[in-house]
Amino acid sequence: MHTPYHHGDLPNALRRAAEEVITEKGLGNFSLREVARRAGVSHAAPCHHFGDVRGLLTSLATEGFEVLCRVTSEAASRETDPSERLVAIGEAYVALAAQYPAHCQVMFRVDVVDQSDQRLMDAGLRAYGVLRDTVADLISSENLKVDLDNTTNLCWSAMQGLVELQPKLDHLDELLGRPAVDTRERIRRFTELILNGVRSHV
Amino acid sequence: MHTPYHHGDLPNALRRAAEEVITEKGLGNFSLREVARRAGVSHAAPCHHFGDVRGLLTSLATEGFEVLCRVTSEAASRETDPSERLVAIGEAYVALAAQYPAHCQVMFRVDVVDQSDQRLMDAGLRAYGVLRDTVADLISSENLKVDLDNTTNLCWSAMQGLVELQPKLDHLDELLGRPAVDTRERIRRFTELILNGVRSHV
DNA sequence: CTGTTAACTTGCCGATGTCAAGTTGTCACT
DNA sequence: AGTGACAACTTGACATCGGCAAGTTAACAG
Repeated sequence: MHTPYHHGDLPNALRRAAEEVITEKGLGNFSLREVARRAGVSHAAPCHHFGDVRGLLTSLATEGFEVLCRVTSEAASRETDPSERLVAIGEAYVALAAQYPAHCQVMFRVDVVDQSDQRLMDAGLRAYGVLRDTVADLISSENLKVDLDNTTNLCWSAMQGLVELQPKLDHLDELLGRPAVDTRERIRRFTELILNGVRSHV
Repeated sequence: MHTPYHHGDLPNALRRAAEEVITEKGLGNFSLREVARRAGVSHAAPCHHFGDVRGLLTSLATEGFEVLCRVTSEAASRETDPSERLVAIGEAYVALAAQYPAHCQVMFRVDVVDQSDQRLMDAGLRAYGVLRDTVADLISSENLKVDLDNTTNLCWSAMQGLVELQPKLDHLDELLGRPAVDTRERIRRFTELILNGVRSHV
């Protein structure tokens, strides 16, 4: 049995600590040394495993895409109707954003992540594939005349934009004196509009 | 005539320098001291005017929303048909993202900007209002049965998501062996899909 | 028991953000 | 014109940061 030094799996412990720090203090106040402190190791230990602060964050982003891939797959497999699957994927996506805020803050941040990392790219592609496959099913099952990639991209962009603008939208509702809208409800309404769009396409 | 110290308007010179640094080195490698260096002032001068690194970036973000408000208004005023106006606003938005990348990197970044800043909030609201007014015109002119705020939010989310995912989408096209798609073209296709959606809503 | 290698630690460097205290222009008022 | 007040900076200091280099310790193979 391996019991190397302090942890059984320091890389993972460092990811957990990083997640904690980002969730608490935000990505702007993120520091490698604080991560090391929380994991109970020296300040240079993270660099040994991840080489770089980018390396650690890239690893966290990769983990995020893997989780995204898993939860969207599971959500999709619970529904049989393709359009319901699309809604389920959207809901799973925003649920992930709520449950793993740290990961989501990192996953699409081109400037803090190593875009040339192979594992990150693979995980991202697999997650994209889940959405794309569902849209493909929807198109073929209803014999729609829309472009697969274009529609997939619109769905993804709308979800991504929603996740990012969420606090701003909530604040707007408040300012405009509108009743608060749940994010799940927002996703459902978005999907409804988009579905109408692709269905009426000629 | 005012000629205080070195510059006629140091706050603005600092914003320009900040824009330059962010565009060149990215927000991750942004540093107040480098901004001061480029503006030819001491390292603490920025803090005097903006109090904080957040203050400077918040000011930049506010400027970004003001420009966004201006260019979308102008773009909208050049078209008479509401649906064409919507497309024009989208195109103006992505054009802004291309022309002022530094501003756009900052405008929606909750973690680096002071969300409680009044001027920032005002500018953001005005920019949102341009889009909302256009959607309202569209709804009333075609007598559509969709919710104004919901539709506005979908448009904004899709645009916002597109701006953020743009590099990833381009990379995906490359990986999947698809021909490259211009971002203006993406916006046009998105708008088309969304328009179909709102028009066929019952 | 010894050698090798991976998993860390310790120490150091230049750079950064921010605070406190000085310094220097500028303008209002007499 | 002279004087005070005030704004616009500068200078200096401090804790902290990321990353590198060199040392130290643990585990395992032979």
